[in-house]
Amino acid sequence: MNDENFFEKVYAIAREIPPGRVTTYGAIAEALGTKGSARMVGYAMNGSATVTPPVPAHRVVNRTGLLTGKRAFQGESLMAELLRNEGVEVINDQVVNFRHLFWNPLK
DNA sequence: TCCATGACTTCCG
DNA sequence: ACGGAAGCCATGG
Repeated sequence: MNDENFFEKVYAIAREIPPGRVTTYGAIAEALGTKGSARMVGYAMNGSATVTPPVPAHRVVNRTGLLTGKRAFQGESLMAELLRNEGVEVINDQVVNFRHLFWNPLK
């Protein structure tokens, strides 16, 4: 059981994301060793809201820096607001300078 | 065991 | 450059 559950791994990395930084599902999936399971990363994040300790899922976006998971949050713009609160500028659900704010879990 | 779904990613037109 | 379709992996029914 729980031998490094896939979800647990995703949560662990997501919690390691420093504030003011963002990462992509593919990067996390690659860090897990399953680069092809980028979709699973998002799938796991879907349950992150019910997991403890809470996971900063708002720091996780797709490879384009688009807030694809914003709909999973309570507010439609809550995810963008959370990122802005950390100093990340978000426009039209798109992270500005995403490439510069990108944080690599492998690093 | 097989089919269907999904906070993604990449390729083709 | 933009839009649509296919591919991959893990979970649930």
